[in-house]
Amino acid sequence: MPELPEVETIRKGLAPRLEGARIETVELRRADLRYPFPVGLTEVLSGKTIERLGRRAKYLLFGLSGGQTLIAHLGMSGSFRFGDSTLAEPSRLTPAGIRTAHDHLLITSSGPDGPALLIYNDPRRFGFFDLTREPDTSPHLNRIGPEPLGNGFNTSWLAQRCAGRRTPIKSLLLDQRTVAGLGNIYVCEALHRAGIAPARPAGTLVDKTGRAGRALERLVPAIRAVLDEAIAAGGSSLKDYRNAEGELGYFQHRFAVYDREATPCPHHDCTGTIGRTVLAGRSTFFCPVCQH
DNA sequence: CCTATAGCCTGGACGC
DNA sequence: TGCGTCCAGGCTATAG
Repeated sequence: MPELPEVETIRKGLAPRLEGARIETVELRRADLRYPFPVGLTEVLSGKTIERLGRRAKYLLFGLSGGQTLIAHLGMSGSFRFGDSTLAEPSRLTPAGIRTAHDHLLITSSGPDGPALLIYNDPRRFGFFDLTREPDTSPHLNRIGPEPLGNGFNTSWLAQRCAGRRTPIKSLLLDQRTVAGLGNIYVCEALHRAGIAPARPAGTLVDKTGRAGRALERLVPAIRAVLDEAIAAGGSSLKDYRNAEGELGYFQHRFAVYDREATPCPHHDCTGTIGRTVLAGRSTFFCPVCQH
């Protein structure tokens, strides 16, 4: 689920109850996810206050008292939810209807809004956690490109990335060094909005001097718009993904191309039919008529 | 450096 | 009902 809008939605859902809260207990139910949990994680977290809950790209950043930051990446199937903190030993209980099979990390906290039980669930275990004192220069984040909704992301930066590259523009946008936080869904949607074919070689979007062409100038606002709208909608809910409060996002109802093969192109005045192809090993949805 | 591919995992959808 | 196959929102390592 989690591309930038979903991670931002999760951050917003967690922040009110976690910011200012003190971590009381930490329970690890296995030694690793994609990577081993950081050595000493339980000891480091216990007793710390979560001062700030931030986000960079698709990473959640738990800023802790004492200066360390817990980095969390949700992979493909990770999610956070709040459990029932009134249970004396929540980890041993399996209330009817609550799936616990893949609950890997449980954190109890006490804060201004009372106690909370935060649960990390991840069936595929592609997610991971790390501890750092310098998030920006940590191995996971130090090569990530500009935030798409910030000032550092603009047409000239994108043109610089495209110049001389034969790789499809779609692959370049999925590369987190180009821009932070985009995944398969929002890249497909943004390219459709900008009228750019996903397979188009990135270098053809700039002229011989490396200057952005018209299509590339449409791309930056298209990316910003689709992300803004998705965040406003609470992200996209595929499978049974829910945010921390158990609510469903609804941006999936507004997809123009993603997972809409064989349906009419929704662009006004376009008679195309959405097609599907595979690029960089990923399903790619596009309109063959209005994307060039 | 650039580009493409395999692999990490489980679960759900689908065909037989 | 069961079994096999394919596919899925991400990222990294590796090979050419």
